Amino acid sequence: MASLSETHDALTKRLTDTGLRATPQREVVFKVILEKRDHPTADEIFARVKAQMPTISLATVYNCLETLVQNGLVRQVNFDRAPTRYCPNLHEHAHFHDETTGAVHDIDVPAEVMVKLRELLPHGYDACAIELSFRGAAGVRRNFAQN
Amino acid sequence: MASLSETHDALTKRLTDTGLRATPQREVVFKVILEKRDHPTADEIFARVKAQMPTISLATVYNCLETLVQNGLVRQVNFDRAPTRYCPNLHEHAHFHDETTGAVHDIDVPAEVMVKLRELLPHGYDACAIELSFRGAAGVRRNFAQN
DNA sequence: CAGTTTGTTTAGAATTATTCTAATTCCTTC
DNA sequence: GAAGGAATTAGAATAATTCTAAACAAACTG
Repeated sequence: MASLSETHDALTKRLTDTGLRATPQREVVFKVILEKRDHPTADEIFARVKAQMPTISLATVYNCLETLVQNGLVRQVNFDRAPTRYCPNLHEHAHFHDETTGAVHDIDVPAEVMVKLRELLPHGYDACAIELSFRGAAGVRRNFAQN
Repeated sequence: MASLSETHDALTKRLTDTGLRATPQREVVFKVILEKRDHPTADEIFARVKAQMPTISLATVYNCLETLVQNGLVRQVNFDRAPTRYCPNLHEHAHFHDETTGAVHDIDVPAEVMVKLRELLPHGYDACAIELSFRGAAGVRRNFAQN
């Protein structure tokens, strides 16, 4: 996995390329999302960021998240009407929402499956985004590491 | 397609089976969703229902929608943070959200594709629901009937 | 049937995630 | 170091939805 300083550079580059600034607020919001990849909500991100930067405001967190999303540095994930969650995994993937624990897990989707899905669309339909999500229970307890 | 009176009977049966009542409000909300299958929001349903039953309240529309959903008579569809939409198509299917017109189209998903999707889940993950949605533009204008 | 219970509707208040507003602060560049 | 644009901030505003408590309606019960 890319180191934090690498991703930090990526942030700076991606932002300055679009004429935006790599502010401390944007950096810390990004860092927090990379650090604990548990698909936090804006509120949770706010709480974590506040620990390092007590003066930041919730509005700023929302602003930062918006710029990060617009610049393709994090991804937004929505489940039903629940608060939006944020995900640093930029590879094509689906999400599994564990209803019993509330946890969200990334699910790998092979490119060929994505192609298959795209083929479901009638002629003339052009999808710029495909969202696939599962809801259920990750019931079985295993002995080896969990994600 | 099932006639309206058939589906009306289905509504009555499904509700009374769970000890609920087939009230005029529930009936008209259900009818409105079946009549124009354009994935309306609660607000839109409220407006349409009001034309036939001017005294109904928005809260009741929400209540009715909740019971209809809980009893498997209509399906809820969410796109990002947009208002929830309601869909009378109970077959397994995906949705295409046309960003230019705001329209929502049903997309057929063959059973074998659903099986493939379910196979993406690691052992121990049990999905009770799979949501697949496309976002984009249905750009090509065609001469024949559109859905 | 009269009375009670249970389920349903209703209007309006409350909630909650998010966005907006307007003022202030911060960089960057002349 | 002043000007101008970008970003942050606190708090107000918004919008979809849910909650609350009262009124209503239908269904049981004796």
